[in-house]
Amino acid sequence: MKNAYFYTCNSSMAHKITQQILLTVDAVVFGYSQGQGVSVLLIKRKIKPFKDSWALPGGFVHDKESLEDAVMRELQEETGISVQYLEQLYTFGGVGRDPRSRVVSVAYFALVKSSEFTLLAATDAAEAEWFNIEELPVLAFDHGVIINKAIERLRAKITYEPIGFELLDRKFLFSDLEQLYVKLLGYDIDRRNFKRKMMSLGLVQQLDEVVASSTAGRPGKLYSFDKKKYKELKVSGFDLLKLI
Amino acid sequence: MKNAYFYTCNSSMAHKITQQILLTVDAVVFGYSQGQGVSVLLIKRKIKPFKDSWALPGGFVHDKESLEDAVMRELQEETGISVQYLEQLYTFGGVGRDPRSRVVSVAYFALVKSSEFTLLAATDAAEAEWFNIEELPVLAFDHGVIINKAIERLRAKITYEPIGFELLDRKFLFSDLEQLYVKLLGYDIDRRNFKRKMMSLGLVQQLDEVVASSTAGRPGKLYSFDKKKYKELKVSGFDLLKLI
DNA sequence: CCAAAAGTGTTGTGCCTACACCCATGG
DNA sequence: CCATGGGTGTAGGCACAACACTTTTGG
Repeated sequence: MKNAYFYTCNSSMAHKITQQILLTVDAVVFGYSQGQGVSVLLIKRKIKPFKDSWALPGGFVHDKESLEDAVMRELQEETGISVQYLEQLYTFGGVGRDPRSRVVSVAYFALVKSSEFTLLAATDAAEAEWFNIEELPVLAFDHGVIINKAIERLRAKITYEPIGFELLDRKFLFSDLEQLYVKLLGYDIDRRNFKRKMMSLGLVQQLDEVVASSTAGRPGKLYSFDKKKYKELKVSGFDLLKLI
Repeated sequence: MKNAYFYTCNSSMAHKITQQILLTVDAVVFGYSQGQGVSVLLIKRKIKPFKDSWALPGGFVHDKESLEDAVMRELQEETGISVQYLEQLYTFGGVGRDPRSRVVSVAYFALVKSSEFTLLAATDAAEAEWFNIEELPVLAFDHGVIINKAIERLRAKITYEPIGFELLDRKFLFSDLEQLYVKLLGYDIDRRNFKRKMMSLGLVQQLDEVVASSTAGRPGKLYSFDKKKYKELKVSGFDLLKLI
């Protein structure tokens, strides 16, 4: 039982705090590649309960570390990955989440660049693997619920904030960006309208390079995301209007 | 020190969990009245630290109670209020939040009807008080930060979800709704455009009643929020377009 | 009859949607 | 020369913004 670190009172009589709740963090890391589509990074559990099930990377928060630090540490330890984008998603505190004890988990939402994606996919680490969001395995604990919430957030967010760029390489083809949106939204979008709207935001700049045409067809120009411009626009408050 | 409820391992060697983190919930409760504008419910702390400072209602989560239950229990105990609307806001987990120990707090965002607002304001309970969001006192812990985040959420949410109704009486004048928006947004809006847009959503119905004109001027018709219609629309997915 | 608040319509502009053909390369 | 994917412009509809006068009541 936990020590009484201090006393509290709602009534007039003070009483000890003897809370038996453990705190963890979990990360839903999204990655993207042309071939595998939008994917989530999962690890295979090596201990009970749910031994050998797939689960979100995460773990217990240390006493003197912030929640963000805990997420990044666990991601590093369990998957070796470093994320581009990290934000808090939701805190899951249901009583029966963990069969062993009361565990409350602060879930985070993370995005990694395509290069990180392929990097991990190349190694044959059996411990961490990418799963397409349409073909998820059965998950440990309530991690399925957490992922669903994260996917919902991703789908919503991509229509009003330019986070698509966090999932692509630094340089990308416009068709890549379009494909990412199509896969996330689940319906086709008009190529010309999409490009016009995206360019009108002023966040995407066309480079002078042309991709070496690997496949058939006309080689595409390369584009990059103008992060500096994005920060300028964010402070002056920018309307994304209706992005899709 | 907390018992080791179970073992964990990231590395191959299992080790005990000896986490010393306490978990609390805090509630940012918004209320509204014509006279006092948009306000937050605060309580005066009776114990150290921050004795006699104003703080958010909240407290420690019990071992076998969900986070939502904890919030509602604490609100009932500390303020006697019952909320119309409750959603999770954010989890604050900075290391130095509480001078005594590591305390992580899950903050909630709540709205109460105008009637509850006036009810509490009428009693002379010195423990809980409404404060206009423009005139907040110095707050205990990081509660100022929490309130700022909640205000941000409220301002954003009111433009894309019909939560304004949760703050008004069951029957209200259109001018009340308009005033609420004006006070929250901080700028004037066109009365005619506002009414047209709001009515076009089909969520507000005009009643056959007219308010007894207490002040000078033409008496207004009463309106009410059609909650049934709202639920219908929510499932079929409704565009709010640009509400303001 | 005057002050105060409620109620109501129209017009212009600009964004969004829908839509189809040519271009550059590899094989 | 053909298959494949990249690149581009325009016309119509509709939602949004801008705008001011009339009506009803109390004093």
